[in-house]
Amino acid sequence: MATIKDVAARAGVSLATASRVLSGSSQTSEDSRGRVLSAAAALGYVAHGPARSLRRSRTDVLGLLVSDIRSPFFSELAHAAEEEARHHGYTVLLANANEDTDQAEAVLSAFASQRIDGLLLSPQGPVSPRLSALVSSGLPIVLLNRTVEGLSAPMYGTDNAGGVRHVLEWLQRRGHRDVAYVGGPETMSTGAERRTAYLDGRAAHGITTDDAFVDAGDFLAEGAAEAMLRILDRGVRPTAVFGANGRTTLGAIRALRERLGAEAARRIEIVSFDDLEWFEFVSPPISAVRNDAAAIGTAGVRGLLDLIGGREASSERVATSFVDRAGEAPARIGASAR
Amino acid sequence: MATIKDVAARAGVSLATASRVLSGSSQTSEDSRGRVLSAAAALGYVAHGPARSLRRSRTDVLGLLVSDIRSPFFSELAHAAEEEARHHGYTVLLANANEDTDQAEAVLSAFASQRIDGLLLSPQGPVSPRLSALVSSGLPIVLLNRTVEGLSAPMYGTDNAGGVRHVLEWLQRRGHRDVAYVGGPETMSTGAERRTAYLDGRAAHGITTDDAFVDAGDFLAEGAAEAMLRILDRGVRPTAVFGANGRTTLGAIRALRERLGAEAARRIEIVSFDDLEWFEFVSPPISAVRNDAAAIGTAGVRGLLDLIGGREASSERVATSFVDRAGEAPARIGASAR
DNA sequence: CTGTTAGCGCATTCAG
DNA sequence: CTGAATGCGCTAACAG
Repeated sequence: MATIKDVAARAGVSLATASRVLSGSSQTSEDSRGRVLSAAAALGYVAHGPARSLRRSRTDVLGLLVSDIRSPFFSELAHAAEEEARHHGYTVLLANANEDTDQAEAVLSAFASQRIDGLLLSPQGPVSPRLSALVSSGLPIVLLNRTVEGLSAPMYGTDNAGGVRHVLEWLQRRGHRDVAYVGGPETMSTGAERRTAYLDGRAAHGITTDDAFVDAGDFLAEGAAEAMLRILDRGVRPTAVFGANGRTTLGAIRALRERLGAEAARRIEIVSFDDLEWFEFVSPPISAVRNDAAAIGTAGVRGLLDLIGGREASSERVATSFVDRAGEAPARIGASAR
Repeated sequence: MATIKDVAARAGVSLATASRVLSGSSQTSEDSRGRVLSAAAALGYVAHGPARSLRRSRTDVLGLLVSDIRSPFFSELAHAAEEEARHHGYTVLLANANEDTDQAEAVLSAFASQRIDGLLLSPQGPVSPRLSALVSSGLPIVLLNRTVEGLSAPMYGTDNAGGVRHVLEWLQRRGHRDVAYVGGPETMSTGAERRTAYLDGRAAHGITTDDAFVDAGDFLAEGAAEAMLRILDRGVRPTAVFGANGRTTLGAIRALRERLGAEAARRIEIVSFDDLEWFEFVSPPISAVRNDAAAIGTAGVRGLLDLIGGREASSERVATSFVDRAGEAPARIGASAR
């Protein structure tokens, strides 16, 4: 591959001039500028990132560590983050912790070695040694959708309380009293916040405060199904079920169908935190809180760039919307904007 | 941050010895080895990736460019690829082309600048200038699930013909004659292969060869819905619909419901290439070809590492399986392995 | 087995 | 505005 030296030689200028033109750092004459540019184009010159990073002691790379790239929430978020970063001249190194602490450590090592300029993190659990090393090395960090004890970094995430409020109001409008709540782990801030908002708001919305209707899984389908079964095993019969995230709702539905049969399950209304594309097809259709993953990703990158630039950055809660599908007719095709 | 020089000084050895210990390149005495390692640990030393890359002229980074990270197929694939790469000491730089040629070009530039050691590519369209530059620079490349004219690289992808065969056999078993086929773009090898396999196999499986039953979209929901409507507008009434990928099936269902009503739509059986998690919840449940994205990702990385290591690598078609949900009872929870 | 030395490609001094 | 020289952190010769 051509180096900047080759470009300089072909343009008949010094290495320094070529560098100045190509990185636009300082003024150059129109003449040499043109010569360098055309030489670079002719040679197909592409700057050597590692060399440049070594010299400038910055990489223009952001690390994005998500807890599970296969979740639609994070893939949407990653997509938006990457786009925002690209607009600011940054590359995103996307990595997956796969809900596994060891893997998260390995990824953080790789990030450290790559000398990323900043980190977007969806934390797994407590602060690990590697993470605290990164923090104390002064690496700018923002958190995504989850907080973590002992790490004070701006957090960009869903407005959980607002989302739950949507659900509570909807449940009240629909006249539900016996509502089952299938939550997520208390150890995750997301799980804790949604649960608290729900428990605190129940009474005011005419919903039973009987805790037999409340249980929690692990935010995955299997664990949620088990939680749903535990609720049913207590002998209570909800008229509506609220799943605290997308996979939880999936598991809850499976459990209802298995235990009560498809027929009886169909008479229970489902409402979910996180909107999934297939909710419209289930009968009855599932209403849901729409979680704006893209906005979170974009805001997270902006905040991180602020930090990198030495500016202030403060946490943001991104508003949710609510998709009410109760008694809805199928959407018209082609009626959307495009 | 501590450099290797600091480590060497603290361990009381030369820079070279420290390097040898830390990169394990050559034999060192037990004594100096211990001293270097504990010095490194004490200082929290992390090798400077860019400097190392500059010197070794390799980065241990693989680029993975997918056409849409938000599709479950690719996020699953990416996950598996990353894991496999990590086991071999490589980091994966995951990027998203978002089905957009310009963005793909931008990503390829970033990859070129980073000096990735190899590229896993899910091509968008024809070979772009940037891509051909990378190819001619000798960058090892493998293709994922799609081929592209004028680029001879090993391809790791779905066995489309085998998958379609599963569907044809199922359709025959179910006694369907009037089957609608909603395909994808002919310009994508995936679309072309599935279509050809279907058209060629129809007659032998007792399915109508009336081309009024066949149309194609863009592998996205909206385009597929329009294709489905075109089929219905020709006045034919299928008893089954075959969607050529996940989003296509989604769009086709929407169209059926809109045009025929939920009631009549329910009497049409749906079968899909790509299995989505919600197919079990639709009534009637949707049977589908399961596309092993993880196996493709793993095989792709292995092939790429072979190429990088100077070994041969040859294309592989990963077998599909078929999930028959016709007349299925809901799955039992907790009955799975875990 | 170990130390000295050179140089990967680039941006940035410092003189001119 | 330009060129010559320096060094970022590291590994790979080469000598000892």
